Amino acid sequence: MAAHDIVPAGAPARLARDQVIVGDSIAEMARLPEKSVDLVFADPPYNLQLGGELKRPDESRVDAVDDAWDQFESFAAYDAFTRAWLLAARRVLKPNGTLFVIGSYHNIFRVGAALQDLGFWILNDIVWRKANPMPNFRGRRFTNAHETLIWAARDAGAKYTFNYEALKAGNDDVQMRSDWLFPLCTGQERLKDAAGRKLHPTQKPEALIARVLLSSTRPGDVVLDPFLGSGTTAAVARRLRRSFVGIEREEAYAEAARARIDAVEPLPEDALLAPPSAREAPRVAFSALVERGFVTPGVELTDAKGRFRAVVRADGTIALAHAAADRSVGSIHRMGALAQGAEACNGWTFWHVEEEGRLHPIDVLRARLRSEMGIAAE
Amino acid sequence: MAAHDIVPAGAPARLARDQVIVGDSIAEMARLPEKSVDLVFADPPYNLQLGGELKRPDESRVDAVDDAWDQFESFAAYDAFTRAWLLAARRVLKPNGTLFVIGSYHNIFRVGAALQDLGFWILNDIVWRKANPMPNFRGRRFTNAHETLIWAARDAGAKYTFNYEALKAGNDDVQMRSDWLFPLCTGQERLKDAAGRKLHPTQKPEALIARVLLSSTRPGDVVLDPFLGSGTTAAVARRLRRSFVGIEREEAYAEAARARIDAVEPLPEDALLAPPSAREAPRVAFSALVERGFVTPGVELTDAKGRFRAVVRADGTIALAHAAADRSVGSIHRMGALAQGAEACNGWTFWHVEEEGRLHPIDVLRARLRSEMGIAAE
DNA sequence: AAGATCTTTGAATCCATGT
DNA sequence: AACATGGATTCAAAGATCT
Repeated sequence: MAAHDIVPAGAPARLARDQVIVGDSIAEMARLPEKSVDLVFADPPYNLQLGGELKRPDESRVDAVDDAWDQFESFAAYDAFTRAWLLAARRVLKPNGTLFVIGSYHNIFRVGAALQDLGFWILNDIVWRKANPMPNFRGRRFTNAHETLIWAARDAGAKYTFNYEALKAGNDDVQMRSDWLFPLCTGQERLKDAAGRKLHPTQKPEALIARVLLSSTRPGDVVLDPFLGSGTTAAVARRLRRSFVGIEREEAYAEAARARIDAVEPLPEDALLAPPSAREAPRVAFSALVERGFVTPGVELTDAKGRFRAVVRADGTIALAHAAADRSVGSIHRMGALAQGAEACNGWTFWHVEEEGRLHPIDVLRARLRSEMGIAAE
Repeated sequence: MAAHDIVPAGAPARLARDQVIVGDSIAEMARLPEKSVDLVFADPPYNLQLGGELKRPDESRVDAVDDAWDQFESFAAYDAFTRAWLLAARRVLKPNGTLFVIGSYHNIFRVGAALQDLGFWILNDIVWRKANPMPNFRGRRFTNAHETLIWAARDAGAKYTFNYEALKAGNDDVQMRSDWLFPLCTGQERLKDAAGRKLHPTQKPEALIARVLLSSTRPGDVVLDPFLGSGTTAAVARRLRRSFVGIEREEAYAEAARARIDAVEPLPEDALLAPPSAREAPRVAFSALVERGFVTPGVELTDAKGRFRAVVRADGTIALAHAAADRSVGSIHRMGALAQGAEACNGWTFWHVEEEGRLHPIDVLRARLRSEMGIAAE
């Protein structure tokens, strides 16, 4: 089977995966089933407002983005366009889905404000630092050396996907920051037309899109790109074994994207296994430790310095020592907080048990149970 | 004289330099004379004050702000505040003045959109990359490792100040980019209160403000900070021999800022000399070189590779060799362009003269004349 | 064949002054 | 105010060409 099907603009609504749709983004998104997409990646027109032509100091002419699709009458017209496609994207997003938008100072502030107005919840703004940006030839401004991505959840409070551990593990074991460094899309990666000219004026580097997908989706998730262009998002999605839906207005771009996508070989599945994720490990209740005999009711727990003590009860609650009130019985977390006078406490690391004369956090017991269940690392 | 005067909120309007004004930013800006300020640096609050309750746009208040209508209300109030202070700042700015605003994803998109709506002309967005950002403790997002500054002119087409050569010279001779790396304000630089706690929650590093002032102002220029806080902008302005006007609502901050400013010793003036800028050098006509004997009429000029030749005439024009048409006589620039078939040409660097068997650009002769006039670098 | 040098190019809101 | 003209101005990476 080919990597994609082609759906005419008039097709009935259903979420066919791995398709390139030729048509208007807003109209075509309206045909997709609601709440069907895990991630939207959007690279909308930037609304560059360029004056005359620009020449390099050697008198060569800069090939500017002067395409009609990037021209808008006014900020108001651009805002209306932005709100329309954002609303359409929001409808298609699953409740826990997220959205990335990329832009420059020409448009990103308007996009960001519209996102907030429409109820999206911004999670991060991210800076793509360009390793090899075009210089400022006239020496009149700072080199425009970055673009901005906004990452937003469909709603505040959504339980979105973020592969924290995988990113950290791939980043020398430090958290991935909001500033990313990548070179421009040049050389072999840059698609060319029959005459050898760049096929699309704003093709994005695959490495940038790969980080987006690896950070916020899982294998099998559906990624929608409403401004597919040369097909980078779809090609990367296929390589990373994500499904995609791409919408592109211009037939020539869509055609090139289809060929590009078909040439992609998905990575072996074991290359995409997520590293151990503490967050995704199955929950183990303290009561399960009691039930399974890892902790015996009546055993005394203490904090690391032995200042506070509590007794384990059969139901998995614990009772603070030297406290008479009713509320001195509760979860390991509540009682840890109460003992310290703190608002919150991680009981798993606060409370310790003595074994063979040494103190261990009860988290060690939990790890043993998980190990016995064979679910230590998913 | 002290570095500042204190002007009560009810004082009459006049631009007294080097003052810290206690009062409301918008009201106090309205008292300043219009078109009197070269640069506005603003670090506005990003919290939304509504109904007496202080809301912070971080996810810790998810339950409180999951209603889109509430969000809109909050954003609308923030937008109104933003427009009001931006309009007041715009009135005070000189026509060729510029404005910097710093913010995070919570507010910067709204500020940027408002700037554009009000007619400001964005010159750059700039990323302050934090060398030592606070990690994301819960591992649910990318480390928020940057803040964004927007640099905007009062109007499109304005002739703003940009010390391009100085920035480039201080950056290993490559032009300054839009991504800046600075550590947070910590250690000795961070102001503390009597109890040893940080005086102000968002004190900015002086190095960041210094780059702002060094890039977009000249010594003696007036810098206005409508949200002065702990006084960083004013202190840096004084050190760099710029004048300042600071407005701060809270007396405690203003008091601390005044003490801080008074302790600043301005840098020696020669530490602030701008490097030579070809743009600002006095004009010298080619005819002056002929008149002053630096070039003799009849001498032959060639390009660097000896492909084209021309003869110097007594009136400061040159005549292309092997060209008969009338238009083969003209300025060094026109003839350089004509020789190459180019639209434009800098004749000073294109044409060369032979001296003692070596070719020199005629720009060298111009430098000699300037040197003799004592105006090599103004 | 290997290294040195030249050429090309990239989402760009890119000049100043006198007539 | 429109127009003509002087003359100031670029960094990194990839590919092509030359030594």
